[in-house]
Amino acid sequence: MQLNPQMRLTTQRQIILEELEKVTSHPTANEVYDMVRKRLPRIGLGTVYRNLELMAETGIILKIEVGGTQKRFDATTHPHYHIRCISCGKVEDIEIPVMADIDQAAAELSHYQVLGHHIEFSGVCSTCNGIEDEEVLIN
Amino acid sequence: MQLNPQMRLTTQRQIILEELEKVTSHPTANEVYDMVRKRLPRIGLGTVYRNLELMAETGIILKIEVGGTQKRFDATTHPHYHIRCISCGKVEDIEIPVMADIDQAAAELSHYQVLGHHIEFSGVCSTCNGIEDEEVLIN
DNA sequence: TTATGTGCAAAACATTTGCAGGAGT
DNA sequence: ACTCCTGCAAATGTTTTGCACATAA
Repeated sequence: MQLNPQMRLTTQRQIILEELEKVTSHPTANEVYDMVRKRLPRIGLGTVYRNLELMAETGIILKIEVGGTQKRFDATTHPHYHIRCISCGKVEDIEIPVMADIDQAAAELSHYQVLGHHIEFSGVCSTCNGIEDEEVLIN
Repeated sequence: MQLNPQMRLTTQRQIILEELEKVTSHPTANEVYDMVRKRLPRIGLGTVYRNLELMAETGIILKIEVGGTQKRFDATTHPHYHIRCISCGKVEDIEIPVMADIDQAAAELSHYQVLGHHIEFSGVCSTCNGIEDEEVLIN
């Protein structure tokens, strides 16, 4: 965990990051809290929030602000897009190639200094979709 | 306001929609509440939330779930993308042509029934940026 | 040793909901 | 009349924060 010089490497931070790296889902702060609490039962929810926020600022992890009420976090920091199931709320990565060039187009069309973009697809996942998509075993 | 047969046309709904159509910003529920309250001082915040949600479901308005803590609403329903200032939080439309074809690509790359997508650019607006972008008058 | 971090609990926001009375159709 | 809708207030859910104590460097 590569941090600012004055940023300390605490047990809490190590474990939060380790747990986040274990999963490919995009857990909410509360889900991270539950994961971490199995190893550090006395950790506070505030600590989890503080550290997720801090790591996101430092760029160690990604903070994903997509549809739904809660923010989600991702240990995969290389640029990629997401797809969200409008039925169950699950968020997954999607392997569409990242369009680096549209940032420049956006800069030309706006008065902004453009820093980046994010694409979120929405749809219904195969689990929520039920039968159709795959050969689900019902009967 | 074209609604379900059993959905009533109330003063509250008319005024909420009128106020939303007046602005090109993308107000939060609370900002809509403030706008509407000037004309209907006794309206409840719950009513504003209920009706914005309802209109978004019906497709009369757009619910925008982008970065930041609050949801935003938009009376412009034709598909378009947004750009958000990471400094002041303002959200504006951006005139990048909508890429209809990437939904199909996403469908092929995932196990989802893809319904659509949204792109959010992030950057720094000219106001927050200060000097550089435009000839701002300082001195 | 000392600035930074933590646990805990309270506070601050954002949104939803129950209910009794009000209003469209 | 008969639903649906509203205002109000309380409840719920998410995130932030103050503070005394703990701990990494």
